[in-house]
Amino acid sequence: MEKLGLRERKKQRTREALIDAAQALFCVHGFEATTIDQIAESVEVSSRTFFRYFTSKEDVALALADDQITAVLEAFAAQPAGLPVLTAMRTAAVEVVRTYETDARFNGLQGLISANPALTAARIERATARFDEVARLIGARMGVDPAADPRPYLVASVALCAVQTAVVAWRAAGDQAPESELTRQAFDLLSTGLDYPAGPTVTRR
Amino acid sequence: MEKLGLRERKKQRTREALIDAAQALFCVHGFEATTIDQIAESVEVSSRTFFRYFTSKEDVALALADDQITAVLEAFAAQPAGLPVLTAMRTAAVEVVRTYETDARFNGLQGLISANPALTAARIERATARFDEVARLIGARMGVDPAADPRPYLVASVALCAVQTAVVAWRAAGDQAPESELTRQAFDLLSTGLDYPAGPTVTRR
DNA sequence: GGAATTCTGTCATGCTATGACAACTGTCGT
DNA sequence: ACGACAGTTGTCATAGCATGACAGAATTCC
Repeated sequence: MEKLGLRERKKQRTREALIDAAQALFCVHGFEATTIDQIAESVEVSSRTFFRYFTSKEDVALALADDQITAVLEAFAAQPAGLPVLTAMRTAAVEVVRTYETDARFNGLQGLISANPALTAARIERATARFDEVARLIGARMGVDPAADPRPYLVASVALCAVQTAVVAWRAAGDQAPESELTRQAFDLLSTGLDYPAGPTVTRR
Repeated sequence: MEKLGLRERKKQRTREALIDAAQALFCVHGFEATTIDQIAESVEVSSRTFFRYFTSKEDVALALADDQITAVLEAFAAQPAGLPVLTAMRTAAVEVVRTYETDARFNGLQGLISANPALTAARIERATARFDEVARLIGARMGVDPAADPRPYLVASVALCAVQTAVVAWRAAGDQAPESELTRQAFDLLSTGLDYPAGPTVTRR
């Protein structure tokens, strides 16, 4: 099983404690106004130790968001082969969002990121860092080489970047539908095409 | 005409000099390795003055990129009404890229941004900050209200993805195809749909 | 030319982030 | 148990980014 030593367990606990403390402080005082010292102090470690667990202040805020991206990619890889890529990606994304959307901590995080340009940028950066990985998965489904054909990359960026933006925009528009539903709608729009109004009649097979 | 006073002209020159010096230093030493002090010193102003012209180190690096975004939006607004939005956006983007792509300074900048995740994220963030503006233009073309309908935002973010993908593909491919051509291709892929392979047959009118 | 406005440099300060080194704590073999 | 070893932490030092305050210099306007 999981025969983690005392040392390893302690590290896990410190890490979790730092994340929790950071999120709590961020929610109360905001991201910018919260200092590393405050986070470290509230867990009773030195601020130097903080940087041994997280490379930056953004890092601790986005720790959970990273897990979510990983979950989506795993779900995507697990989709049956032969499915259209956007359909597979949509199913994966909706699946993951649905498991997270009742989590209070996740929702707080979501608001935090949306409210903070620095965090938004950092999340984009992290998603972008995974594009190669995503493009590989997508390329495999499409049967093309991502290094030679830009389409997998395009699909990846559209899926990761646009949907995120679309959901945020939807939120702002005041729609109260659950996020998983918004995600599904955004993907559907991508699949059916975007060239309004009166794009040329297109038939795909 | 432009009866700019001495003061105003001096400011313009200082600003330009800072941008030029920054770009030169960035290209030689890289973005991270270049300090504000070095930039300020090479223009012979105090580092404090630097921050009176630019809010951050990213800011000076992306000053030209901002102009480019503005140019695309102007070109988009100038497109004949009734054109499909993606077609209009594609034409605007291709137009602007074509005018810039022979500019050495622009190419250096492009490489700089592509090579730096932090800069890439910052540029996306700046583009995102303009989404309200873009959505208004797109919404007008689509005949919908961006405040109520998320589709203009979705189109805006997807268009950004296309440009981004074109840049990446262009950098990755060396100099095989001109960037304006890759931009055109990326937009065409969006128009014809992305759901590979074998998406459901869709007919739009 | 002189008053008012605007810009600049200097000084001071706070926060993020990293390197170096010593002290401490858990791990493992005996 | 004991002690050598590896991994973790705290302290100290340092560099860079970014901002506020204020005095002095430059420009503008009359």
